[in-house]
Amino acid sequence: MAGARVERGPGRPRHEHVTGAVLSAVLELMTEQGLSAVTMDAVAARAGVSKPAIYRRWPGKHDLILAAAETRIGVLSVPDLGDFRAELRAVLDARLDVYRIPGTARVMAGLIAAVEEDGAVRGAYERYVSRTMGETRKILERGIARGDVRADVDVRAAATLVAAPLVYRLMIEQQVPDARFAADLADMIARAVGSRA
Amino acid sequence: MAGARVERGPGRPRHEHVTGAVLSAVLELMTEQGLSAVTMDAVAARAGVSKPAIYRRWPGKHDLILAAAETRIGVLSVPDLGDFRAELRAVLDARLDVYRIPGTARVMAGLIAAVEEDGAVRGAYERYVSRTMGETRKILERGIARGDVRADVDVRAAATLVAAPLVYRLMIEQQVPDARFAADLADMIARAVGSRA
DNA sequence: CGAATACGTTACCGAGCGTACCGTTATTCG
DNA sequence: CGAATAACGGTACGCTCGGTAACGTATTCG
Repeated sequence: MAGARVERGPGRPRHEHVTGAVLSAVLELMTEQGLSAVTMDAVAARAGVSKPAIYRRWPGKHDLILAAAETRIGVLSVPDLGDFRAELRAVLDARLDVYRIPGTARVMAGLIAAVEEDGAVRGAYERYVSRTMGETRKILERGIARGDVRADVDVRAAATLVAAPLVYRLMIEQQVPDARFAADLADMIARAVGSRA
Repeated sequence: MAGARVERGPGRPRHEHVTGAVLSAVLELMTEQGLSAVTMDAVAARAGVSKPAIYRRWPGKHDLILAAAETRIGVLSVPDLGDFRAELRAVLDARLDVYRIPGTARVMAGLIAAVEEDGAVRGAYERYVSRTMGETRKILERGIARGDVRADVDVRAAATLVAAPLVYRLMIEQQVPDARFAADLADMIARAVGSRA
């Protein structure tokens, strides 16, 4: 059964351009005109593609939105900087850059709504969240091993404490977080989980 | 212009029961069957009410969802307990009680989606958020005046740090927060903004 | 009583999701 | 080279849902 999908059988192969054009169209429509403008017909028209071509790639609208959101949040990787505080700033700044891209709030809102409405995309969504928080967990564990993070902190709780404020500011408070806020967070979180000053 | 709405003119008065029944129906449908089950026809049927009766009270579905969500988050009020740490726990525990009510994640997801889709409900939503975070700001300011919260913390940033993790755990991580998590948060946040131990 | 307004019922329109079918095109297998 | 397979664009359709219109009925104020 292995990676049998790679070797293709008979028949016309999929045009790779279609996939990219559709995902771009989704993000563009969301950013420019909001969630309600993201209709399947509008996406097809914007991408210069037929509607059936979309449905051959994704089973439904929710899956499409999830796929589009995934292109926004790449895998973040922070190298060992020898200092928890510095790595914390790196994580927060990297996230800040993503959240400051116009339309990100709408993309995430669409994602949440899609997941809440459609249990079928839950699995993929959970992997997405794990990947998002993975690097934060890593720097916390590295800090504990190094000794500049308190050994008694719950890593999962702390990871949520790190990830939550920027997202909350963006989605719930409906404001784009700025560098000052990220810096304040770094100060407070460092005191919250740091072992010493 | 005053409160002219109170004194009613001619005509049949609105049946008060309808408003409550509709809001309850919205919350029930969301909790039991998810966001997609909340159709105007389903709400009307569940409430034992006609669809036009709903539209006489709210201009559209988004406003209705906002109104339903508002019934969930009441005005939280924490008395002066003489200690920031104790007041922080009180706030977190109160929010925890609300978030543990089944269906709250769906209610909030619907709320976010509604706001993101419909700019008209933004104003009401912002008042809703302010009310939600107001008490947290108060206890922070009280703590600063009292001296057990650092004078150099940005109150708004700190309020976000307090409010965000529970919501993030519920909506983004898709898990109901528990008492242990709230306790861990209280520990970490107290270290983050407290002036001394 | 008459004006005004809420009520339920029914019907309807437009938009949107998802599918079916078509003829065409590209690729693999024999 | 020919047959089978499958993607492509285009079109049309069925269905559900949000929102409105048009009734007749009930209730309250003046």
